[in-house]
Order: sequence, then structure tokens, then C-alpha cells
Amino acid sequence: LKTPLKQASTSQLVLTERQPDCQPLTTPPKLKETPPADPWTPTSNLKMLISAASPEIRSREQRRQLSDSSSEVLQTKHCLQEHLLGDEYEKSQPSRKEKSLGLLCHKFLARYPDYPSPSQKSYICLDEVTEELHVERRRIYDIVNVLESLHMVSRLARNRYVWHGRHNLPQTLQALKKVGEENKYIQQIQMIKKREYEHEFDPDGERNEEMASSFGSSEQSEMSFVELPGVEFRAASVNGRKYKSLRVMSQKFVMLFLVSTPQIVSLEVAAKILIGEDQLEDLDKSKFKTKIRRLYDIANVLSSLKLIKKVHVTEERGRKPAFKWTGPEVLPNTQDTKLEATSTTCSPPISESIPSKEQCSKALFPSKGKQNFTRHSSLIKLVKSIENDRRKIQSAPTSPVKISASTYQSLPVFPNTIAQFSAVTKHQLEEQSKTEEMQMKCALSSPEAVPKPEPSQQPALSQPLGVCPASHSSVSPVVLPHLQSGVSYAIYLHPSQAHTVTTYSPGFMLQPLPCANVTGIKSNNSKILNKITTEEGDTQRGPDEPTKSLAAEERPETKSETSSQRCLKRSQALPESNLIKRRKSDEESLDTSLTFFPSGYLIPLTHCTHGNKAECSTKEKAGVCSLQHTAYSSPITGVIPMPASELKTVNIPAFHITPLNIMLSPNSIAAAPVLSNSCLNSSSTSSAPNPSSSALNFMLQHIGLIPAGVQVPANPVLQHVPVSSQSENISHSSGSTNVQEGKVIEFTFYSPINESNFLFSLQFLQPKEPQEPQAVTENFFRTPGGPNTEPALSANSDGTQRTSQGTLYIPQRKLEVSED
DNA sequence: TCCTCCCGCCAAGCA
DNA sequence: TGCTTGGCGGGAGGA
Repeated sequence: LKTPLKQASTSQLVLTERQPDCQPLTTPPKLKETPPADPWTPTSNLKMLISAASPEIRSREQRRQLSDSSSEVLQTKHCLQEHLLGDEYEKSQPSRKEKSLGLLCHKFLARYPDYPSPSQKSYICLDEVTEELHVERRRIYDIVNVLESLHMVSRLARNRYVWHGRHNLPQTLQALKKVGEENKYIQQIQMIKKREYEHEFDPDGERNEEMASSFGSSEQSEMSFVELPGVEFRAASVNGRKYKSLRVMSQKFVMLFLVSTPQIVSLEVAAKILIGEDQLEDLDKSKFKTKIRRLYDIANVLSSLKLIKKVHVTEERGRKPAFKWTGPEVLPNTQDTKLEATSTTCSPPISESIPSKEQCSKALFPSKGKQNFTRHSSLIKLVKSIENDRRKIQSAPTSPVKISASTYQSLPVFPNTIAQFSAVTKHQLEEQSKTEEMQMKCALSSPEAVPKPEPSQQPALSQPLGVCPASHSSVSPVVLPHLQSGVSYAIYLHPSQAHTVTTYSPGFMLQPLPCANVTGIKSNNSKILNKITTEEGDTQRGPDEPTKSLAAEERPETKSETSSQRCLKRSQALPESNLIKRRKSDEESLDTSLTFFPSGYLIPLTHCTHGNKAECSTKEKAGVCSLQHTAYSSPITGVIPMPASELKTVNIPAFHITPLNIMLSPNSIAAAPVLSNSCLNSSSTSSAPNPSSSALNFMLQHIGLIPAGVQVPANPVLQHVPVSSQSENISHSSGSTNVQEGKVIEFTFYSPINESNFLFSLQFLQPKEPQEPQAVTENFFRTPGGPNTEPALSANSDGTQRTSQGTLYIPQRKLEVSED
């Protein structure tokens, strides 16, 4: 409500302007001329009193007042002040509760449906809202920012937002929970509580230092904004303030609830964590108070959303205000791939809702920004650690086992593993780019977060794919001799891309990488690559713009495209074009034909699953995959499980297959399978390290091909089938002697879990005809049916065993999944 | 007295 | 240069 007090403040300004001789803080002189429409009579006076007592009447009256000239409002105001002196006047003012942000948020939410029809997008005009709710714009920002953090609204343009309602809430909460787990909030909360006990009588003493160390150990220094596919955060202004944005605070506040058990978070703890993430060295009282203020703001909005409610917790030190989560229960992350957690710094400030492919391509790289890329020791350590953890679990009795904080982190929460994997990969990639040597490696990832569905429920391939054979001779996945039936995975790579990944042997991994373009990455572009990589690592901004532009370019016009997206597209048309221009300019300045695609991310192929054929079919045709689909596949790897009954095209988001540098010990070569394929370079085999058995076992375990704890023999037998395939369909023929386009390397291994053999194959495809960078970009993301694309995925069944076969096609890259 | 949080200043940055 | 956005903290109402 635009309260009389508010009007007073406004009126004073106006009065000062219009009546320079009138002091703002003094009671204005009684107006000699009363408004003709509302003469100041005893009746009107009574009316005013009633209005003041009744918010509804007052609101109506205030609306009328707003329609009047400001001078009239002033006059009424001043008259009221004169007639209601002292306490009377104060009593006429609405109480603070009536002006609370929570109540205002209620009013705000009442304007929009919880679940708006996609066809009826609600647009929020801040001017209208502020006028109708009679509040300052500033207050609306507070509400909108929190709502935006939950993806209930998204900024469309200046002064304009789109109302999404609660459609995105489950996904958002799941994403937040995931990120919260990764951010080790549980440990932080425990640490803070521990500190409170230890320093009960030393509130200021050494706590800061210890807090800093505890937070520093987890390196949670960056605020990030968790995004959802299709609901991209578009900061009004890309500036440093966004790191302290109410949005980010809101998300992190919610994370605390989602990871806590019970889901009660005190403001004090929340503030400390937020401060700890923000500035460890400034744990002063004023900052703490400010944080608390903001948390109250957020809490008010969340309370209005009925996501939390105020409670009090009584501890040794007294009664503390806290909030309890009353929102929907967020189940364990079984569909992480639907979610996205991206640092705000990575968020294109002007991109519109980056849909499907691009979003998907990001999704496997859960937030936390650059620390993901800077904090790591080595993959070997990681793998060993995970293996040890797994062994602990495997060997543990059924009774609960106390897990240390560190163990906890790496163990049950697979996304952490992936994130660290990615961090390692990222880091190593940077080094790769510096040395201008890259080599394909085999990698994979992706443990099943949930029990694998029954075959009846999941008739097709359920194993996540993520493994792909290396392009080089040094590459050698584990292969077992059992070839009863096989599942083949093939990743088709553009030769020009393949030749750029030659340094470190083993593997691929879907990971963030400013990489690849249709024309390939030239070796002499390492500087460029390095530059971009560095930018990404340091600021997370390097790949932003390409991401945005590409996302915009790839965005298909589909039925699924919401009106808001269209509107957004319109509103973003200019920025996008600017980005394109800028990118083209950059390309020109770099004197390279390369088109750097946005930083890729592990792809949530679950986005593109086939779970709902009817639902997906139209979108698939248009190149858009529903993000709502339940996925059978790994959230990490590139597997697209395909029920045999759904032999049809499935589009997948664009993703990047990039080399994963697995730090391998030289002796791991001994464990490498023997590659007899002549197309493999034997010298590379010996010169480049191969995946250690532990690493391979880790990977195989995580893609669900072997049970945890089971070790694949270190001397697998590789069976490869030379394949020549210039076409984009899989065919088998003789191989050649070089790793060139059209060459296929295949190998198999037996999965005791699936009781079937898996055949992995790698093929290099003939590049498409050169195109202009601009066009290339378009083509890269062109949806199936486009000139350079073909059905992304197909599958079939032989009826004898779980069988699926599919070809995941990415321009210049092709991933085939087949299972016999 | 402390909790709660309204309120609006004012800076950043966009158009 | 004006406007939008939103960080920030004073300070007042409420418990």
C-alpha cells in the first residue's frame, strides 16, 4: 500500500519543488483552496479516518488519490496531518505489518497464477505493479529478485519480467539442493555450530580466523547463480553487485534448507555462511547485521511462497530466530541433468532463455564457478579416493558407518565427483591448450544416482554412456573377451578435432570447454584456446558470449517455445546480433577460421530422452527436447538410452566431447588393452599413457557397466572392428592405417552388471563442407533435419536381449549407442 | 532490549 | 544524462 506516510515523503519532495518557500519537514500551511472534488468537510474527514482504519478503503481511496494530481494528494495529506494531530495521525498510518514485504509479496503473488498456462504468459510490468500495489519500485525489486532466484519470474527487459509461476520450482529446488550439497553446506553448518559451542564466550575473538580457514578449505568463495534450462538469469547489469545479489543470497538460503536435516536454518547460521562465502575477513557486526536484514527480506518472500515459515530454535545461548522449510520435499537428485547450475559469471547477461541444447550442455557442470576448475589435485587421487570410498561402502556391514566430512563429500554425491572430474579436466585442458597437444582419451562418468529400473520398465539401454574409445592408438578401454552380445558405443569425431587431442592418451569426457567448431581446431589456435580457457577459468566470462549467441542461434522455433521466449527473443534480438558481430569481429581479429563454441558442459542427455514419445516427438522434430523427461540414462555421460519401442529421432543438446586428461602413471600402460587395429598409431600407444586400471574401473563403475568394487582385469582383450564409414550411418568395413576421417576403432568389454558385452567404437567423420563461421555456428546447432544433421538418435531391438542402437548425432560429431 | 524489517539514499551501469 | 536496478544501513515499530 502506498501509505500516507509514503505519500508524505513523496509529497514533501514535491512540495519542496512546488513550494520552495515551504520547508519539507515543517507542517505545510493550510491550503486555502480545497480540492473541489473532495472538499474538506467533516464528512470527508470521517471518510479519511475510516480509510485510515481500513486498508481496503484506504487502498481504494489511495488509488483515487493516485489518479489525482500530486498536488491534490499533497493537499489531502496535509489536511489529514492538520486534522489528525500527533498520535491520531500516527495511528492513522498503516502499521509496519501492513507494509511488510511479506504482505506485499502476498499481494504480488495474488496477481498471478501459481501455474500459468504456457500459452498465457504473464508479463510483469514493474511500473504497473508499483502503481497498483502502491509501493515503491524498490520493494518490488526485492520480491522479484527472490522470485527470480526460484525461477518463478525471469527478467525480460527493462522494467519487464515474465511470470513463470511454480512450474520451475521443483527443478529449481532440485538444482539448488544439488548445488548445496556440492557446496558442502552441511559441513559449513556443522562447522559453524561447532564454533558456536567452542567460542560461546568469545564471539569475536578468533572465530573469524577459524571461520575463514574452515570456509577457505572448502573454497566456497564465489557466489553463483543456479540456473535452469530455459529460465536464464539475465542480470540487469553485469557488475560486481550481482555477486551480492539478493537472488544469489536467496538461492543459497534455500540451499541451506534443502541440505539440512532437519530443514531448519537459523538466520545466524545462514548469515554466517553467506558472509563466509562472501568475505571471510569481514565478519564484522555491521556486515552481519546487513546480511541478517537481507535474509529477513528473503525470508519474507519465501514465507509468502509458503516455502518456509518462521520458527524459533532454543539453544544453549538462547532462543534464536530460524526458519523451517515447508516447501515441497526435494527428492534425491535423480535427474540432475535436468538442472543447471551455472555461475552467474557464465550467464549471458543478454541471452534469452537458452533452451534445450545449450542448457543441456551446461547442465552437467554444476556451478561453483571457477573453483571447479582450479581446485583439484589430480585425477588419480580422485579416482583412488572414490574407489576407496566405494570399497568402504561395499565392504561395510549394513549398519551405518560414520563417514567423515571429506568422505561424505566425495562419496554419495556423485555430482561432486563429476564436478571434480570436470575440474580436473578443465585444468588439464588448459594445460593442454598451452602445449598445443591434445589427445583423445577415453573417459566416462556417470553413476546411476538411482537404482536402475527394471528391464520391463526400461526395455532399452539403461547404462549411461560416457565412454568412448580414444582416437589414438594409445587409447584403450578395458575390454573383456566375452562377446555374447554387445552394446556398442561410438563417438564420431571430426578428424580435425581428433587430431587436436593427441597429447594425453586416454580419454574423452564431456566437459566444459571452449572448443570445437565445425572446421576444427587448428593446432596453432592453442593460444586462442588457452586464452578462452583462461578467461573461463578466471572470470567465467570468456565463453559467455558465444554461449549466448549460439544458444540464440540454435534455438529452434518450436511449439514448445513459449511466448515469453519469443518475446525475449525479440527483446534480445539486438544484443544477440551484437554478440554475433562481436564474435565475428573477434574471429577476424584472431585471423582464424575458428568459431569458438561456448563453453560446453557435461550434457544431460536425460533431457532428450524418449521417455514420453508423444510429448517429445514434436519437439524432437523441431530439435528441442523436453527437459521434463524422466531419464534412464546417466546424467553425466552421453548415453541416450532408447527403448527399442521408440525407434525414432531424439534430439539431444549440443555438447562437446572433449579430451579428458587423466593423470596416469606410466605403469598403467601395462594394463592397457592391446590394440591391433592398424589404424592406430602404435608409437602413440607406447608413448602416451593409457588409463590405469583403477581409472578405468572407476569409469566403468560409474557408467554402471560393472558393479562398484568389481575390478576389471588389467589385461583386457581388445577387439576392434575396423570400420570405414564415410556416411553418417554405421557401417562396417575395412579400416585404414591412419586416424583419419571415416576410421572407426571399436572395442568391447563385458559388463557383469548387464551381462552383456559392450562395444565401443570411435569413428572420425568426414567434415562437412567449410562454412562461414556464422553459418557454421548455425549449422552446429541446427536441429535434425537441417542440412548437416541427421536424426540424433535411433534405436532398434533384436528381441533377444535388451537391445538398443542409436546414433547420437552432433554436427561433426556422432555418438552411436547400440546394444545387442 | 532485541528482533524485525521498512525505508530511501545513492551508486553502478544501462539506454 | 536520465533511468533502472539494487546494495546498503539507519532507525523505528513490534514483541
